[in-house]
Amino acid sequence: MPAPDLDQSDRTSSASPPSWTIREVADEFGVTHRTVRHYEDLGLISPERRGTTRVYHRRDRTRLALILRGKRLGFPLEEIRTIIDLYDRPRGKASQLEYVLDQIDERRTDLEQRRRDLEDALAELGEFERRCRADLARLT
Amino acid sequence: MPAPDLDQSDRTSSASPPSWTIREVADEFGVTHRTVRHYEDLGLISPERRGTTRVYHRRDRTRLALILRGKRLGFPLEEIRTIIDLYDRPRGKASQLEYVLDQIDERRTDLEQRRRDLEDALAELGEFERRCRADLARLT
DNA sequence: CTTTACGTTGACGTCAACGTCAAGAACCGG
DNA sequence: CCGGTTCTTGACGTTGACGTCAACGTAAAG
Repeated sequence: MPAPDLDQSDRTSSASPPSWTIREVADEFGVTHRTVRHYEDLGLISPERRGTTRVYHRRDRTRLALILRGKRLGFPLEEIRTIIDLYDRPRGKASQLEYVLDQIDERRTDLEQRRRDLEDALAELGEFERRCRADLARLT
Repeated sequence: MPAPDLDQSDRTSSASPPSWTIREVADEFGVTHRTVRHYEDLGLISPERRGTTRVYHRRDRTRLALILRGKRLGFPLEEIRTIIDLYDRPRGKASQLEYVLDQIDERRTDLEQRRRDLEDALAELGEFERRCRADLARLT
C-alpha cells in the first residue's frame, strides 16, 4: 500500500494547496532564483513566508507568467507591475472601476500599436523572403 | 519669379537628393541627437560626413525608422543591427541567399511568438474589461 | 553530528541604452 | 569681424535588470 501522497513531484494530487520553492519556480519558468527575488524586490510578487523561507503558490506562478510575457513583449518591469496590480486591485466602487477602465484603454492602445508594428515587420519579412527566393531561382 | 528651391524646409522638391542634419532627423523621429549618435556608435547607421559634420540621407532615415520600430517591439539594439544588416547585406551567391533565408525563418519564428503573446494579452484585457463593465453595471 | 544541499540577506558588479557636461570647431547674420 | 547657434568629440553619470559573491541559517541524510 503506497503512502498517501508524500511525493513532492506530484503536488496537484495533494489535499493541501500545492506550493513550490524558489528554485522550483525559477527552474520551471526558465529564470534564476536571483531573477525571482529581483521581481519580489520590485513588488511584482510577494510569496508567503514560512519562517524566513519563501513559499510560492499558484497565484505567484500566475503573476510570474504575466511578468515574463510582459518582458517578452518588451515592457519595463515597473510598467508590468502597474499592469498586474491593475488586475489584482480591489475595484468595489464605481470611481475605481472607471479608473481601471481608463487604464485598460491605455493598455489596449499601446498593445495595438505594437501589433501594427509586428504586422508590418512580418509583412516586410515576407516580402523580403519572396525577393530572396526569386533571386535564388534566377541563379539555378 | 521665385528662387529655385532655396527653402530648406521643403527638401523633397530639390533637384539634388534631400539631406538632413542630425538635429533634424532627431526631432523628426522624436529622439535626441545623443540617441542618434549612439546608434551610429553601435554601427546601426553611418551617415555621410561633409567635412566633420554628419549628413543624413533617405537611407539613414529608413534605417532609423527600422531601429525605432525594433525598439518598440522590444528588441535589443545589437539584435536590431543584425536584422537591418540582413536587409542590406549583399546576397549575390546562392550560399549567401540560403543563409539569409535561414535568418528570415528565425526572425519569423520570434515575431510569431511575440504575436501570440500579444494576442493573448489583448484577449485577457478584453475579458477583463468585460468583467469590469459587468461589475459597473451591477452598481447602477 | 557533521556533511551537503538549499535557503536567506546584503553589497557590489555589469551591461545596455542612453543622458549630461565640457570644450572646442564651424557656420551665419549683423 | 564677432557673437550666437549648431555641430563635433570625448568622458563620465544614470537607470533598469539582473549576476556574482560572501557570509550565514537550516533541515534532511549518512
